[in-house]
Amino acid sequence: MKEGPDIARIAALIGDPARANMLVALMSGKALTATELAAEAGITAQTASAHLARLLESGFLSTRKQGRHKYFSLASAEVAGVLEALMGLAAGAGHLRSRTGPRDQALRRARICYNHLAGDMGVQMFDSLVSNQYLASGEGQLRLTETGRTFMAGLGLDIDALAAGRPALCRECLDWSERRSHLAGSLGRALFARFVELDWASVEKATRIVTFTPSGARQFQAMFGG
Amino acid sequence: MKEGPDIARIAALIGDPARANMLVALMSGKALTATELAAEAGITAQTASAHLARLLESGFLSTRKQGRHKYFSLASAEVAGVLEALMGLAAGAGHLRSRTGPRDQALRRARICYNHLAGDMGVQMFDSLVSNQYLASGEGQLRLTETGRTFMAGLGLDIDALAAGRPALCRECLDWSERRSHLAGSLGRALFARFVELDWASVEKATRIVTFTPSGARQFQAMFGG
DNA sequence: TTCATAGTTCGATGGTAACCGAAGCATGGG
DNA sequence: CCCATGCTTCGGTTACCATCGAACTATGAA
Repeated sequence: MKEGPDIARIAALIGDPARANMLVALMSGKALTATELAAEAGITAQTASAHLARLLESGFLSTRKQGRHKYFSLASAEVAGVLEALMGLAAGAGHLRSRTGPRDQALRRARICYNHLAGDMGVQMFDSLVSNQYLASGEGQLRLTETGRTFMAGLGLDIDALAAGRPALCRECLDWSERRSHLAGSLGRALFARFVELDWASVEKATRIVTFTPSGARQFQAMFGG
Repeated sequence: MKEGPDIARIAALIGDPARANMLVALMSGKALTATELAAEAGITAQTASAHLARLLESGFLSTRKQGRHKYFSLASAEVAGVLEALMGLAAGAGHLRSRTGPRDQALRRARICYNHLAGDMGVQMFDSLVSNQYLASGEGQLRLTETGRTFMAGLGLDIDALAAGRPALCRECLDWSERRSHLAGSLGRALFARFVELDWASVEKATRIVTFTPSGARQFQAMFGG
């Protein structure tokens, strides 16, 4: 018999180990890219792509495209609720899977994302810029305000030169460890480049981890802290 | 990749159309036999047996053996909750499956089960016998009390002759439409035979439906009603 | 432009599990 | 005892679907 209640379709979707791994990984609330999810599930990118397409079509996931990345996250609290309920059942009659815990503390704190600052400190900087009204987000678009322009000039950045380039000046970028936005775009890149230039921070090659010097961290906190 | 979170095992179990049909059928709270569940899922008895074994082993179902029947029901409210949650999701993005509705009103009201009375009226009679203390259930065993013996004698039944037979005198039998007990055993058979003898009721051949005559229904209500 | 990376599409392959026929137990009724 | 019925076990077949290699598109960086 082929036909069955819709519940079967839904459950079968969760029932595949690869897809289940992806969904569990997304339970943290973070948005993950297709490649990350593929790694999480231990499958190749092609296979992951097929799975993700099915999960999307069935309304389990929502996406947000960002540059060449495609961020996936759970579509609704209801989906998360079902997964939670299933985990409850699984816990009842079997060993619970931990799968929590930070993978790498340093990575979460500060890292390079393409070419701009991400992680804890990236988010902090972004929030600070917004709350000081240096950045304004209107109609989904991020914009540098007049006072923001002055602030950036004070840091030694030539905004006019930056704005001339093709890529957007300001862009929000979703942070996988914080699941919140940080600043991308040519401005984000220029800002981080300036930090390196000022010797506030340096990036460990091949690890994406950003290390701040003591004095650099101090000045960063003074500028973007609390 | 073979390994996956336990959630995958659980979900895959629900994800098979045949099993999902069985589980949905059990969502009504009724206990169903293996054969009934096979029919519900549209598969043969052998296949159903395999499915039910897996559901049992995983703690989804509980069973109750009764004569040559094996009644299955959902093991816990938690299982029902998960199914409910899944149905909620399915309803969100698809057409809801009705699958409710009484199959046959007359069958639910009164029918023959082996050779005794079942359905609404069977349950009603059983409850009445118990609340009048004609029947007493001690340590899972059903017993006819002294006053019960007198009552049955008044109806023209020879209890001693019945008790001599091999099958138990009194037995509870689970009712599929009501999911509650009614009276089986040789006493149950004799009682129903007496009803027929008194011309209170007759059984429609090949349908198992029991039809009460107007006066029969009246006297039945007087004896076991309220 | 050229190169690298993220993601997708296509086609072929393989392993798993649902399924049924046949036969084997167990129970109930005569 | 025998027969009928409910359920289970076993073996073989089939169909689906997850998986990957290879090739393609799109975006970003130099």
